[in-house]
Amino acid sequence: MAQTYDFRSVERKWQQRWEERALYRAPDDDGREKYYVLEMLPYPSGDLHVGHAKNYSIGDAVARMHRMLGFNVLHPMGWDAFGLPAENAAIARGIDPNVWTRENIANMQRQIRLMGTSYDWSREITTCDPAYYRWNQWLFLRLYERGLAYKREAPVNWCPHDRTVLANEQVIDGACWRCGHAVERRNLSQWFLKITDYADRLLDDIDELDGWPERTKTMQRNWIGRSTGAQFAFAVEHSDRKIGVFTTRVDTVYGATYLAIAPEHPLVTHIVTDKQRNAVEQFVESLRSKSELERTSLMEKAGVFTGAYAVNPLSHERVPIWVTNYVLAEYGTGAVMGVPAHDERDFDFARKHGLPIAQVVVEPGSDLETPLAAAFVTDGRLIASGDFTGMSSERARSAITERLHALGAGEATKNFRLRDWLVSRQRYWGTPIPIVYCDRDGEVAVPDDQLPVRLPANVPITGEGSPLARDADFINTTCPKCGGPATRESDTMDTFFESSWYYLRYIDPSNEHVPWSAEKVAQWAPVDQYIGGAEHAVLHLLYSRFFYKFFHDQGWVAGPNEPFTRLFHQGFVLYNGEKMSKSHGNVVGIDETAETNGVDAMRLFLLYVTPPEDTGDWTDEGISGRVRFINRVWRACEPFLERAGKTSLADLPPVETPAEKELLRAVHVAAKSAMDETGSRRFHYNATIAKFDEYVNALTTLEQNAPDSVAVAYAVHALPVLIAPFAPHIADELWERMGHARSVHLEPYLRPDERALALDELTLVVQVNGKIRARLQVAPGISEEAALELALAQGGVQAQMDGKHLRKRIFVPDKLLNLVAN
RNA sequence: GGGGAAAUGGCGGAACGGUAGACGCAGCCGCCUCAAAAGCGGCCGGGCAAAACUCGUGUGGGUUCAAAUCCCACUUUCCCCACCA
Repeated sequence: MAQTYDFRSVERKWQQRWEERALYRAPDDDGREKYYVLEMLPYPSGDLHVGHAKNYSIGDAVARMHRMLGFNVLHPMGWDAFGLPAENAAIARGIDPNVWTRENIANMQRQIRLMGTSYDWSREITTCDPAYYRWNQWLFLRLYERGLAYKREAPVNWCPHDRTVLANEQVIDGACWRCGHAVERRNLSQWFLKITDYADRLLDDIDELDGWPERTKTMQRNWIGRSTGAQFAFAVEHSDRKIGVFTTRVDTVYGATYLAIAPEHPLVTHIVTDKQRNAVEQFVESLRSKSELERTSLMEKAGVFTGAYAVNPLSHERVPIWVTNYVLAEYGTGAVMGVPAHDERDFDFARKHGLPIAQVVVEPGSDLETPLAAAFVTDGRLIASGDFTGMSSERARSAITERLHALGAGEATKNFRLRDWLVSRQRYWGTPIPIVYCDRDGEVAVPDDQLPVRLPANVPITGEGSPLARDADFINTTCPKCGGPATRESDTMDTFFESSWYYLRYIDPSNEHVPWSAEKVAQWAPVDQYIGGAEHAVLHLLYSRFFYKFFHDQGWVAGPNEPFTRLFHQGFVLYNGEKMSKSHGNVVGIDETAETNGVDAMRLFLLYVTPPEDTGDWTDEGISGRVRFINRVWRACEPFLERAGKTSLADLPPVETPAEKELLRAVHVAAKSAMDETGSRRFHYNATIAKFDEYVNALTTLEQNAPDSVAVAYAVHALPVLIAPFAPHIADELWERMGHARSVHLEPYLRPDERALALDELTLVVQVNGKIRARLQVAPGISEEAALELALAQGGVQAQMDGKHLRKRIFVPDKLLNLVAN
């Protein structure tokens, strides 16, 4: 009587054993080729559910495959431990954020171990450890020294609910990415990182990211948003002031009939006439409190005439200056020339306010002015444009730009949608920004030997104002330069700062002298395969690329200047078609699943239910299919273990019957699938696992008909090797019971053997005019002539060929014969 | 408004120019059992009692000896950006 498989005790046993033996340590100096596979580090929110488990199941399968293929695999794990939820727990329940975070980490670490994942825990990092955030501060100071970290007052995104500012990337549809509240605009003095200095390189280098999903690259391109054009100035009439404008359509400059400036434009108060002052001030005031969302997508175009006029530097025409709600202060120069004939927005605005519409570009070939029902926005031929009349738009753009340059009025330039990264946060649970303010010396960097600036404990967190600003012991300090009294910066860093470089710290996690040693990084970086959610396309993934390019410029990393060679976005997991959420009480947790189904079955199901990049639906019926599979594997192997262990996997066993050959073929088809899905980086292990189903079905069948066959023993022996990356516990248990002393995870993966994949007999499809009329069972390598002879003997083929003349034959060896006849 | 991805049985999906629907889930029939569960065997796109035949991969065209697969247009869904001049 076969024993039933007790997944609970087996899974527990192997998790302990692997850890005792440090089976997944990645040694630094090693002759093998390196492979760095990384899953995005989790925020320790409390409990893991099967959605997290999907991410780790993919990464772990990839890591285990590569280990068995002979690579030295670096597969680390850590904790993105600073952030607002810890602080909100403190506000709501009076728990110390540090205690809350540490408890969550302990629990989630237990759960990740419970999954039997192959992480090298000796490299674990926790970003809220002073030993980690010290290097955050150190890196901030290096950015500061090079002018890439700076403080300035600017209109910023303010979330009234989370009571902090947000980076542009963290505002989604005008709302806070974390809590969903509408974001307000405030003028505040804040720390920024000058990511815009890297805008060109961040954009251009996307072309070389062959291993990244197209949509992610497109999102980054859109987000960076480079536009090339010209910047030039209109002189303000009766004044020595000038208003700069940026345009991508300088060919339409003769069609400018007004100037539109942003309400925050610094010249507004200077140029407005006394008569218009009241109206303009009211208009500006009405917009000041509006959120970005209200000011842009939701509002109609509006504006007020300033009373002032500007002079077009080329046509010398006099045009009115309007303050409008549709020009952004933060982009370009904060002012645009209004060309209603050739810009949809300007057309709208001109219609509404009765401004003239002057067409200066016409359809090429027609050369006739057409009455405009809408803006004519495509390129064409210039009319009424002085010396430039008759030129194509394209030629005019360079000619006009040259003229503006010659006149000293302007030049070719480019603008980016990307803004500098706002990294200050008015919150407690983050890395303190290592700057002090001194009455005598101003802004002073904390010297390296005084790092880390420690985050004080026991700070009251009420949700009102910046907690650190109220902590006198923390705030009051002495100036590192003059020794006089000084105050510390009370803001902390955006948590995306620490996650922009953590992948390098895993390489050298306990270095106390530098964030990482250049030699070790040269050995391991960049990350070969990165796995994580698509929601970070313009957040973490953009910031990390910026940091890595900076590190590269400093000579701290060598080789490619991109941190992640290949990127894979896993899909979500739904439960019965619905999004899992705590409030709906429909979260499928890892603990319950491990207890009721086992983690091997859970991992197999997560990989099997859909291709990994797609959204998968967790159902109780679905997981039971994989539980059945695990049990089938056990029952198919258990009675044959002793014999199986004595067979050799180094070569194919001698077999005779078609059923035996079929089983060997099923073994090697599965091996080939696992190899192909790994090598192609498609990771469609759903297809591989389906091949395991066929493998075990074929094995079970042969066991019933010919239990003594050497093919049975061979197939049983090979099974744990092949499923090890996907169901690691049962694999090692079977392997051990076969008499092997060493873990199956140290074995080489079984390479598919062409001889086993070859068929003795195959189906050759016979088509007449592209329609299937017969299927022939033939030996491989059958000649075209022999196939034709057999085909013409088929009744179905004869019926179709009757009375027709064979005009052409298409023969695909071992696949099909198509007879074209009429 | 601009851009990206996708559409295959009751469901998830397989097939990456050459046998559509592998594999699994659900369902139906049978075996085993006193019975149930588990397990095992069979059926499972539509039309037909069945075979033959025929229709069939969102819709319409095209390329090809041959299209789920390549191209064009449309429809729908999802995602991203969105007054960026």
